[in-house]
Amino acid sequence: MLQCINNMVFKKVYEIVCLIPKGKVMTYGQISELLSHSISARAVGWAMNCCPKKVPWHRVVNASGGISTKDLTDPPELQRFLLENEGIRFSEDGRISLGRYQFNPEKRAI
DNA sequence: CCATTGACGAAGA
DNA sequence: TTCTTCGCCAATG
Repeated sequence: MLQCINNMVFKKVYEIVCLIPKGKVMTYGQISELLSHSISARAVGWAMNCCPKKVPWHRVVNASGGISTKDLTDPPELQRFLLENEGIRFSEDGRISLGRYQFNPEKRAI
């Protein structure tokens, strides 16, 4: 189950997520695109499902700026709490403004 | 090998 | 704007 951390592509995903600064977020699809679609957005989700503890998993949201966790390992409330704790504000519908918080790393950095 | 299930997302209706 | 449909792909039985 947790042998995914040995997968090279998954490692790349974790590498990228670790680059996201506090108070910023990235989407599953954005990460997929950064890796030239060598991994699908869905697979990125699976990668986050079994990511190393040190990875700031809570800074990854879906393309609509919403929380996508399904309470498998951590409840959605926790992710929201962690993000709000970093200064990110949620609107009434439980979503955030990607225009404000989305992080775009330079490809060279990967 | 085949079917199903998701921390996804773009395109239509 | 909300709801489907479909493609995506790793993991699981």
